[in-house]
Amino acid sequence: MSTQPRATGRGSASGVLDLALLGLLADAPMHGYQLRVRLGEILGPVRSYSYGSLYPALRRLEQAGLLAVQQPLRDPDEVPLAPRRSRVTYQLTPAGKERLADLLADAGPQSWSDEGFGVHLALFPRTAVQTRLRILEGRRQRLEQRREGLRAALSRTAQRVDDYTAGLHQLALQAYDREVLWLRELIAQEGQKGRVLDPQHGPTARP
Amino acid sequence: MSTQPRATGRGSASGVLDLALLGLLADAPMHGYQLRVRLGEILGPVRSYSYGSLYPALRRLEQAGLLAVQQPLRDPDEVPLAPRRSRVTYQLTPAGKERLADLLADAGPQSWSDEGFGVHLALFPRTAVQTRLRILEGRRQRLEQRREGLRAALSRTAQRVDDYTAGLHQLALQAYDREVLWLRELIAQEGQKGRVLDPQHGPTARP
DNA sequence: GTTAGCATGTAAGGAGTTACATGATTTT
DNA sequence: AAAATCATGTAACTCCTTACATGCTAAC
Repeated sequence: MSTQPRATGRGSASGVLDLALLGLLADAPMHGYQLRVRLGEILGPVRSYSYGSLYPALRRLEQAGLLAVQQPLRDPDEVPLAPRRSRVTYQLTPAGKERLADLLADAGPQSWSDEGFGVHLALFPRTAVQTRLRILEGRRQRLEQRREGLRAALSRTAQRVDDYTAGLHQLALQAYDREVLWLRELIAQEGQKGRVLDPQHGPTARP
Repeated sequence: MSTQPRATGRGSASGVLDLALLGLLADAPMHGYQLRVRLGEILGPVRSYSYGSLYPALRRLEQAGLLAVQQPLRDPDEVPLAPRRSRVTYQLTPAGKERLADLLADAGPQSWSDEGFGVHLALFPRTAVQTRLRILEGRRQRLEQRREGLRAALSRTAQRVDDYTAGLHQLALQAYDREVLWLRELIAQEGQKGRVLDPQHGPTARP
């Protein structure tokens, strides 16, 4: 059924977390603790990741050759007889940059999901305008779909539910409406940029 | 640190799904497929559960003695030589009703979480007014906490983020505001009921 | 009589948390 | 020098999804 070729990368980086980590490290080398803070900033304080997810992910990315560790020897005189563990700084390798570019170019379902969208949005400065548009469009469609589903459910169950739950669903409905409006604005904005950068602008034919 | 005695029930029903199932079956006996539909209605079309979660959960609840199966022999003449599997209807046992009552009386962190709150709200008609108030209060506090966290993050990162992500966070902030307002209304409403039903209004001892 | 939709189930695995364990640095 | 905070890491576990496999029932 799915037209997607099952894109969850086998050998290496796949999930939302991986994209976020690679994206943040493209700005500047960082260590795990710092990454978690920045992660919290772009995801909002709602959704963060525990260290139990973060550190294994970093190790996985390192072993996949996408990250390199910089063991800090802050004082050049200080010979590290005991192998110091603290403050392991990670940076992108060339392979990591390639992988990041691939992930940034992806505008599949993952990029429309609640989590994936937030991360992709935070990385829009590094994303091609055409890809931005596809992601925003995908997100808009997904939200409108949910909104219609919820509307339908609300009218279907109007007599059955209508007590407390109905209020919550109304709130959700309004939230969808507002996000859709915001998306339309963003899409219009990006569309402008797209046309400026690419005056022929059609991905397909136009007379 | 936590004052909660690690309440995730060892022997039997614990999670949000279990509460939802027991609550729905308190209305009427149902089979799995039906339960999934009703589940989708109360959770909104956003979050549903796959059959891979649903059926194992039902089996678990049954083996814990909280549910009993009603094997349907629709035609009384038809002796079921081959054990018919289709349309297994579940109903609450007395133990199940007890467990449901316990879960409904719980106003802990789980009942304030995004998922748990929706389910508890749908079961408010079966919930004591005092418990309703505690759940609504807990939810309100959690949301206000998130809102403040987000506000703080927004002003802290104003210069760093302020591109695309800031817009998304602004939307989230507004959504929090609206839900908090709605909660305040509900709390006022329930407070009325509470005072009518219990004029002395103390949650602690009263002759 | 065959397709479509209703209905039930299992095995494997992904994604993340909690709880634990430890070390380093800064502040008081 | 004690306390707080920064920082890293692992093992066990929870919860849920995906993909698969199967059977029943109604409609065409």
